[in-house]
Amino acid sequence: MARRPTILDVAKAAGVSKSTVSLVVRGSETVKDSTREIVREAMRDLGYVYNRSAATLRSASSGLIGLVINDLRNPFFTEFAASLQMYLAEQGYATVIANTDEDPELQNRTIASLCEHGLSGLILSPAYGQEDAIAAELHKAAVPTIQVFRRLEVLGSRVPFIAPDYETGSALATRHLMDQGCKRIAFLGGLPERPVTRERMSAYLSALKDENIEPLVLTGETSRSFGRSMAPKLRQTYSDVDGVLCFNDLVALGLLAGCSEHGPRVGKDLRVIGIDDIEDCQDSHPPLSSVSCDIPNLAHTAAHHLLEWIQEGRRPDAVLRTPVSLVCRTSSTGR
Amino acid sequence: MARRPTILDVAKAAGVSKSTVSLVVRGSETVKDSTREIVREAMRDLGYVYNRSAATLRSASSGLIGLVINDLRNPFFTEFAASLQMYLAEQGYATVIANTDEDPELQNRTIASLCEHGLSGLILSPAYGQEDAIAAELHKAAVPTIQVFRRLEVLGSRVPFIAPDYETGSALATRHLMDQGCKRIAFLGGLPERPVTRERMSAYLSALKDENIEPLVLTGETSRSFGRSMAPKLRQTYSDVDGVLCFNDLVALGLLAGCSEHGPRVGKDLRVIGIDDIEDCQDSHPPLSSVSCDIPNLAHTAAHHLLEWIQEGRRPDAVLRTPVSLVCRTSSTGR
DNA sequence: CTGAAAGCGCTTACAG
DNA sequence: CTGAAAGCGCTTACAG
Repeated sequence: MARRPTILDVAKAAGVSKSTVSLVVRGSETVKDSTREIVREAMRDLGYVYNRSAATLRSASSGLIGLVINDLRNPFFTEFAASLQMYLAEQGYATVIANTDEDPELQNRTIASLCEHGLSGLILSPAYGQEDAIAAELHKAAVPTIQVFRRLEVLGSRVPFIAPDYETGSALATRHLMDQGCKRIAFLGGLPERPVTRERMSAYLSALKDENIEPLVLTGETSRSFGRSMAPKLRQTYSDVDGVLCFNDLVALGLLAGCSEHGPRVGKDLRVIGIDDIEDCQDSHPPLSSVSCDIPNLAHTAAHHLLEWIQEGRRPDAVLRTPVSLVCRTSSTGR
Repeated sequence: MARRPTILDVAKAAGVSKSTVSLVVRGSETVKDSTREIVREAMRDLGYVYNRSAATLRSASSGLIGLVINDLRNPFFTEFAASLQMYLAEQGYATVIANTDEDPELQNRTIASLCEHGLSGLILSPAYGQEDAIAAELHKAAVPTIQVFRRLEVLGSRVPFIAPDYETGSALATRHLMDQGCKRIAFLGGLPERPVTRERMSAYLSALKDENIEPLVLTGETSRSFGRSMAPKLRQTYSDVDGVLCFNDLVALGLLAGCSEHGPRVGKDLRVIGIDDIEDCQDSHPPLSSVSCDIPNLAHTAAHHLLEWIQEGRRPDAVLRTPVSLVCRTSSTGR
C-alpha cells in the first residue's frame, strides 16, 4: 500500500497551500466556506487521516488524557472510567487508561510510561504507598493532574482533589438507620487507618455519639467476599446489631448474599445500607439502600475542571467535594 | 519552567552525540556499557522524558494499542480490559480504551479518532449495526486489528477473530444439568438472532435433541434486571422447569436474586448455571455455577497475537477459539 | 484570507 | 562503537 496522504497531498489535490489545509483541519473560522468544502472533499477522496503525533510534536498538546486507577475491576471505578471517557471523547480527547492493581511501583512506572506519550492531562486515583516516588514522578511529568477519590498527603494542595462528600453521605446513612429505629449500628469493612475509611467512619462515629450509642467497628477488606463472611458473625457474635453501614456496596452486597444463606433477615431483623450506589444495588435481593455519589456527575466535574486547566490555565481548587444523596430501598426500610 | 530536556541536552550533558543517546533510549546492544551508564545518569539528572510523538513521527510506530469495547460496564469486559492492559504494559505498550455503549456510530467516530493518534494495533469488541461503515473505517485505518467476542460477517476473515469456545461451553453446561437429573431445561436471556445468542444456544438445542427433550428458549436482555424479572415467571408460567442455562452470569445472578425473593429454591427445585464465570459468581447465594472463559488467558492470547502481528508481521488465524471449562457450584449441584 | 520558511524531537541511513 | 545530515507531518509566526 502507498504511504498515507499528508496535508501536502491534500493541499495539492485541493489546489491550496498546506497552511490552508492545516487551518481547515483545526476548524479555523478564517477560511472561506467554499475553500473549506473543497479541502474537506479532497481529504475524503484521499482517505486522509490526521496525524496527531506530528501535531503534538509541534504544538505540545497531544489530546491524550491519562486515567490511572488503583482498581479497575471494582464496578464503581468502571462506571467512573466509562463516564469520564465518554465526556472526554465528546471534547475531542482520547483516554489512555491504566489499572495499577493497588501496586504503587507499577503505578509509578505506568505514569512514567504514559508521560512519554505527551499527556495533556492526568486523572489519578492513587494506590497507597511510595508517596515520595509518586510525588517525584508527577513533578517530573509536569502535567496538569487531578487526584480523585483518594488524596495523598504528600502531594498537599499542589495536586487538586475531587471526591464525593463521603462525610455527609455516611452522616445521612447513619441518621437514616436511626430513623428506622436501629439501636445498635455497626460499621462494616474498610481497611483500618486508611483515610478513605476514616472519612466514611467519622460521621458515623459522631452521629452515634450524639445519641449516646456505642459504636461497633468491624474493619476488613472492601470486597463482596468479606461482607459475605461476616453474615454468620453478625448472627452469632453480634446478634444485638440491628443496623449496618457498610464501607461500600460490594461489602453490603456480600453481606446480603451471606444473610440470605444464614440469616438474619435483611430489611427486617437487620437494616443494611451501602455506599456508592453502583448499578447492582437495584437488582440484589432485597434491593440495597445506598449513598449515591452520582458517578456520571463526578466524572463530568473532573473532566470539566481538568480541561479548563489544560485549555485556559485555570487551576481547580485544592479540594472539591461533589454532592451525595441517600437512596432508600428495601434493605434498610423493610418495604 | 524551562522547556523539557531533549536528547540533544542529554547528549551534551553526557558528552556524546545524540545518535548515541537515541540508541541508549531504544535499548540497543551496540552501545558500550560504560557509555550507556553515563547517558542514563545524564537522563536522570536532567529529568529527561522520552518524547514518543517525535519517535512516532519518524518511525511510524506509536506503541499505542486501541481497545474499543461495546459495553465496558459489564464486569466481563472490565476484567478483559484490565488483563489486556496489564499484558500490553509489560510489553511496553499503552492501551487507549474506549466504550461505545453499543452505539455503532459512536464506535466508528471513536475508531477514526483513535487512528489519528497513530495506533500500532486495535482490539475491537464490536457493536452491532452499521457494518459497512465500520468496514470502511477499518480499511482506511489500515491498522492490525483483531475482533474479540463478536464477529462481524462483513469483515470476513480479513479481521481475525478470537473468542471463547462458547459452543463447547454451553454443551458442557447443558450436559451437566442433565447429569444432575434435570428434565426440563430452559435457555434464558440473550437477544434473539444475534450470532452470540445463536452460538450459545446451538449446543443447548442439540444436546436436548439428543435426549429428545423439548427446548424452552426465553430470550431477553443480557442484564441482571432481566434475570431477576424472570423468577416469578419461572415459578408461575413455567413451573415444570427444573434447570436453567443462562446467556451469561449477569442474567443468572439476577435470576438468583429474584428466586431468593419469590422462589423457587435454587440448587434444589431449580438448578441454574451461567456463562463467563465473572468474579461475582463466587459470592452470590448460592454460589453460581458457570462456564469459565479464563479471561486472563483470553486477554493474554489476544495481546500475544496482536503483538506478533505488529512486530513480526505474522497475521493470526481467521478464527481462534480459546478453551472453556465448567465450574460447578451450589446453584447447579445443590451442595 | 493564503503562501513560503523554519522547526518541534526524534530515527534513519550513512560515514567514519 | 560514535557522529553529522536529512526528514517524518504537522504548526507557528510572518508576509502578502
